[in-house]
Amino acid sequence: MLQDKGLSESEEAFRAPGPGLGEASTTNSTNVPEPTLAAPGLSGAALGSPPGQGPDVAATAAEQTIENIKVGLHEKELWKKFHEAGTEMIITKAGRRMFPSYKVKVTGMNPKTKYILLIDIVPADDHRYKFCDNKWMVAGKAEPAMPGRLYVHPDSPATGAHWMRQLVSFQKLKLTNNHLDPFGHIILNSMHKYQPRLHIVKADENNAFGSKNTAFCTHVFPETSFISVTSYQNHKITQLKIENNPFAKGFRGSDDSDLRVARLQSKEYPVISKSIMRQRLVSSQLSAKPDVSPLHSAHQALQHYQYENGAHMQFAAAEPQDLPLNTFPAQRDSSLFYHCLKRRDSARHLDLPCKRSYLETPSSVGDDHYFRSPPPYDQQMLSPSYCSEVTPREACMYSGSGPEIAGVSAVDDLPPPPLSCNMWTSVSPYTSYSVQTMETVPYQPFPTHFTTATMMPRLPTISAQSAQPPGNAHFSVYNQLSQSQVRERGPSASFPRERGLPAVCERKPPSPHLNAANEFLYSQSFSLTRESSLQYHSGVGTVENWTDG
DNA sequence: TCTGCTAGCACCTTTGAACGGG
DNA sequence: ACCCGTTCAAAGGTGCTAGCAG
Repeated sequence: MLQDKGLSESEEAFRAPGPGLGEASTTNSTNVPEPTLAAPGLSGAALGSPPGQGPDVAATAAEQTIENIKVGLHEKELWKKFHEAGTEMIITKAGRRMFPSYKVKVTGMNPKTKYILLIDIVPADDHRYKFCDNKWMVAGKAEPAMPGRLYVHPDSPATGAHWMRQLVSFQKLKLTNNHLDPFGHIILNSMHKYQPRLHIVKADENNAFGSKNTAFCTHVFPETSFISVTSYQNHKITQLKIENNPFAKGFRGSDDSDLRVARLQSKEYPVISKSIMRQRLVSSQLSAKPDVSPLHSAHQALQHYQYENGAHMQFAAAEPQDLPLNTFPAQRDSSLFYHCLKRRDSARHLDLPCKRSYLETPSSVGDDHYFRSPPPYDQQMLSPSYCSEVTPREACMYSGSGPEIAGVSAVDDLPPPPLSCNMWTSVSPYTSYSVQTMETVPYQPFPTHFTTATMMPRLPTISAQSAQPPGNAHFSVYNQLSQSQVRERGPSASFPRERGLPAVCERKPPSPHLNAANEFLYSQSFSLTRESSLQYHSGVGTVENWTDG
């Protein structure tokens, strides 16, 4: 399971943590009772609770671990550098890795309990951006969110000891702008701002996914937010990428002599390239002009909230004031946004009140139910080293597809959404919409053979009522394929419904844990969809409906 | 004309198989 | 036969650039 090379490297980095290596946050839900997971639309039965298993029994085990889990972002300083410049991530049709890559150090897990770690990337706001006058500015309203996809760490499920033993790297996560991406990459819109989120899901045998006691927590590092682009806009970002990404080493230095000189000077590389010089020339000309243009870059003011009784909430709240994207990070603490939930009785969250819109005034900060307590940077893990991924396993993707794709397929006779196995709804935390009560969604576990594409209701683009009947929704899991694998298998692998079940989906039957995870994620597709709206703009209401058993 | 996107490119790192020595 | 270290080629990641499309 572990790759020796990467393992040794990562272990080296963490066996003797340096002074900058700290826990992410001290203000998470530790020492507080876990709130019940808001999973509107899902009854306990729908969640697959084993009959006869009382929630309190398993809840005890869950509380031993989930609430104590702490996550530290690796290379936080590097992330901070990018964030202060306004992080951009290239997205391509074929998929592009993130850099800096998302790596975390996890502590506080139960060593024997199994967990699934996964990432999703949600819109940070509802704006489209443009890079103008050397700054990111709002250019209009966001395009409809892409089909939501999850990147499940290839080691999942694994024991807490495994996760805590080393860095958990999501280095192989790829971003694409291809709406019909067959590789399982996370689909994003260009020129939009996104926020990655880490979810830790308990996968213990005795507390299977789908049960009412399924526990999970969500970690959001605001410095990992970024704007997706098809080509870099900000030369500072280009420079940072070239400086820090080993794969971009070829762009360090203007020529061989520079490189040689730099090496002779014991520098690993010269930091200024020809392109950088060229860009700097342009930007200097731009910056020479007084910056009088109004900056309408609405940014996501992620704020840390904690439920007054100890239960926590984390969500984003928009602050619509004009701030340039590349300045807001420095104004905010790099807090770990911690969100730890445990589903016990999701049915009671069906009528969660939506108190406050995400886009409303930041006065929500002052809500009596919450307080801000962002931890300082130095409490969080910092590590300048660049570590390779420690696990060789291929990634699993939980993907989602919007109904518009189905519509296209039906109308235009185009192939159905390729490999949209395991659809789950796009998470659009920014959108302000009222929480519509979705009827209880019967869970349909996917069979051991993989199912074909699934049309999940896509919110908030469509309303819950307009969503397809939940009975049509079922999940499947497929493992992320290399492009060569897909190429080898030909287009048939990409379009399962019309041309048969894709080989990719048959490639690796899901383990019971993944089945369980699938159940869980299916439920999460609803809970996240709506919960996201709750968390991100009306989290207050969610908490009020939580109970502690 | 402008902006965003794509394909191809050169350059580089990573990876894993092959090989040889102890 | 096994282990370990080295070598090397293939695969893959990177930003750059020209050209295309709307």
